[in-house]
Amino acid sequence: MTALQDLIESGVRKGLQQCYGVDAAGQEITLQSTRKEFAGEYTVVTFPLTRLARKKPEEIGQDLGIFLKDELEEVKEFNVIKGFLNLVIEDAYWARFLLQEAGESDFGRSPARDERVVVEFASPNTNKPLHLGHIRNILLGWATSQLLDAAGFDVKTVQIVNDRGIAICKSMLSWQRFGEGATPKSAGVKPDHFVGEHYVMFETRFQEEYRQWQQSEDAQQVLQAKNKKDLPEKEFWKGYKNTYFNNFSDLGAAAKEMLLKWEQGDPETVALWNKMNGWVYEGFDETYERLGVRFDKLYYESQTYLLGKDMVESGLEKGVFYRKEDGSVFVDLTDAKLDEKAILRADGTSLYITQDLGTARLRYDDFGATRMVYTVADEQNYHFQVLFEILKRLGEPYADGLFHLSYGMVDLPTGRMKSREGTVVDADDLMDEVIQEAYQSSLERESTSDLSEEERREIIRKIGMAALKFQIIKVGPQKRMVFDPKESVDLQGQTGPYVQNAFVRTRAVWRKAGSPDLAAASEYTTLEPTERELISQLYAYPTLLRDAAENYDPSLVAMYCYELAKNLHKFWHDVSILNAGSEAATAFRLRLCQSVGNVLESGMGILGIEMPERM
RNA sequence: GGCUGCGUAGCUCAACUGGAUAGAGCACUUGACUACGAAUCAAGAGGUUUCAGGUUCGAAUCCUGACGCGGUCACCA
Repeated sequence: MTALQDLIESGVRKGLQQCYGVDAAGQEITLQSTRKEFAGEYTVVTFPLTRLARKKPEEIGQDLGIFLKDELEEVKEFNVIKGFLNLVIEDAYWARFLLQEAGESDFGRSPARDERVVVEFASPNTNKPLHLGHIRNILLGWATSQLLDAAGFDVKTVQIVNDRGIAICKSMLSWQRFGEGATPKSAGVKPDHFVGEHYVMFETRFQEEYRQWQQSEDAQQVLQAKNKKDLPEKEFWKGYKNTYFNNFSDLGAAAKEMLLKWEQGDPETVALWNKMNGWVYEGFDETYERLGVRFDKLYYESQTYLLGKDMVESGLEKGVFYRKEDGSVFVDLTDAKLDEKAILRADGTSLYITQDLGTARLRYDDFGATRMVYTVADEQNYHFQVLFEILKRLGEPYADGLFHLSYGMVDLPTGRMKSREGTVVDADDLMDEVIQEAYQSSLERESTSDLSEEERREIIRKIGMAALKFQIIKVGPQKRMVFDPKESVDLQGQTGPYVQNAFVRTRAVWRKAGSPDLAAASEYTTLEPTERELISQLYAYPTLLRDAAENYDPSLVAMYCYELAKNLHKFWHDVSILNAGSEAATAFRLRLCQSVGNVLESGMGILGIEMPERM
């Protein structure tokens, strides 16, 4: 709620008292911003007031309009259309706001509030390079962390790396058997891709082995005995793959043995594991840097997968959990419309959820955070409901600050990405492509031809990355989205470069202006419609940020930046700045450009998008 | 099947959480560079908000049902 909205709302209450003698204390005042096609910046909806005032909506609008214009010096004029009272704010109010508050360097950001929040995102497996799905996760998580930072929280970014398990063992085994001592360097391949290639290699070799085995007598016996539904042979084998892996395959046995050795701490295996994970991290770091994200702390599952057992104990003591006869531990969440859930296996070993209980506590111990955000795709909605419910019942001090930043998966036009069908869009490739596209597009322009090759490359990088990031982040998190890698990304219209272009214009006019005298700005008294629009939009920035942070929704910031850029472009088209006709107008409009530019840079910065000075 | 999310222009997405004639971009048609940057602006066309009921001054939004598409229902992660 802004100061203006506060003023209007209490004005309306007072007006209802004065005009009709009714006490509107319990009445909600519906206040919204005025639609473009009508004059005004704020609109009071009078329909809900009819019961209270016992008048027609139009009459209430008239009465309140007259009252507010008289009562509030900020209200310049009003008009009534049906049940809508549109209020026009005084030019002087907007002008003062622009020249004073909007110019502050941290405009829009909330003061620090001494509360710490941990934001988790990325959290990949270490057997394959990052892909399009990770990109959405990373951009969303990062933007949300920046948004919370802008809202005044002390934010720590973390991820938990899944560095153990059968998957990485497959890559290790493949390298050991078929790698011939090659390294990423000797092969000239980005290290995480190198490891990913071995993961694929394992699958290929395994499939070969599986096909050959299918011809054997053993296999034919299995087919006879197990194919009860009389499936076609091909279909049967498809479904039998895991059983084969576990019971017959040499490669499968070797991979499982490797996992066992790793768990036993076999030095040779651990060394290999370290080497290959090291390659992966080297590659990941490069990708994170290109994406412009950083982590304050990395957790590794190899170090946390045994955590949580002490919490199981205390849960048992508190009566939150119960032990079954076979020794397994369960929690009964049926009264919270969830199920009974296993917390500990009968043999005493941990589960995924056990580990998550432990790492939640670990993060609390590490950071003292009272809030934790988990950026994880919506396929795990149920898991997080369960996790949060348990933490609540255990009485953990941060239990009320837990939030699952759930987001929809990224689909291709052909449907879901499937690694088996080779449709996975690689993160590094994708970034290369959009930057290449930005490069092509820049060839058609002369605007940066006087710059050095290096400077131009840097600008093109910013443009390409802006296009990619904006396209993904402008979609609301919970929404499943379709991404077409063939069309890659647009550079025109509702895009990152469109917003960058607006910013560049605000800078260009300042470069051209030299060092103007801005004192005259305060003498500018009558605003153009396009100026009112821009200023009232700037005015809404702080509440927009708070609102977006409260909802953990960076897409609201993206849409806001787009709208602001759009109005800047219109302003640019409608009025002249340097040839405005008066010193006052020129100075005022320069200040306006400056503030709009700053807000665009601030908002896009929250989204992890950099602004070029020229483009 | 149980639970859960979604269904808006040809396509990708909005709609201030129940408010005005459902808005943007892409693609398509047309106009604007001798003007501070045309990655821009302006205009046109494009809709029974999946369908059927209900709630009320007022519904894309809330309720019920149907249809369609996901996700999830392990002592996996």
